[in-house]
Amino acid sequence: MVVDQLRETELDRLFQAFADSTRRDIVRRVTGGEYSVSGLAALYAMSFAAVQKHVAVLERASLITKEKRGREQIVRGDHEGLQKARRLLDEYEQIWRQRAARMADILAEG
Amino acid sequence: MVVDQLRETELDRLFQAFADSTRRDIVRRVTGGEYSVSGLAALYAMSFAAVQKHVAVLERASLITKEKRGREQIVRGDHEGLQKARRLLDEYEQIWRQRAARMADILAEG
DNA sequence: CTGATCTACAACCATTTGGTTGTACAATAT
DNA sequence: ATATTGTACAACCAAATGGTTGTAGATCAG
Repeated sequence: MVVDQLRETELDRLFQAFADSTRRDIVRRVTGGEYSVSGLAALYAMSFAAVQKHVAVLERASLITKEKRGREQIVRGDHEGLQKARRLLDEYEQIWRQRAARMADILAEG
Repeated sequence: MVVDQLRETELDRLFQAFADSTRRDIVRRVTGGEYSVSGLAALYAMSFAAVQKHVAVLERASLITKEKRGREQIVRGDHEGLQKARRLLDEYEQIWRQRAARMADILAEG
């Protein structure tokens, strides 16, 4: 089948990125303001390197962007990734509602 | 911190479940109609056992339900899981919009 | 210049994931 | 009664994940 392979792996990365509570927290933080990588690292009970990896996962998933400023790397939320995820879930929701409507029709007729 | 540990692992499972294209396809299918596990397995180029595992992952994530009918196991979509995921992404979207609005204000003042 | 800070990246480890094959059992069909 | 079908589950394997420590290069402060 190979339906839209590019988009599929993109979605794999997107949802994989969300599948970790530390990463979800990072997204929440950087969506609300600016943080350096070490600024983020200070928030969690794990090594700097571990947080660095989480940030990398989020970056690959297009959920955040990094920008170098002096010796720091500033992390910001990337709105596009979020929109994409929401859009997909909207699709599912849509399909489900249609099915629910069909079921209601059948019950009404019977 | 340990914020709402139950909900966090729930979300871990939810997004983890979405992070695989086969599983996303299964969700689409069973949201649009009824399938047995073997009916689903026939659709993919992998073993029955592999599909069985995917279904188990989706079940643990509350994205589908199984119901025994004769010797078959009927798989259906579970609306609640989908709603939960959408709600979370809505939260992020909300935060982002607020931030975007603040930025616009600052630019207008400057 | 020197030392502290921020980042990047490699190597390593335990656990999980996504797949396989094989076995066993219940339900249906012949 | 027997064969087929649908499911469950265990054992196994390679690769990915989430963490660690250690090393090294930039940038900034004193």
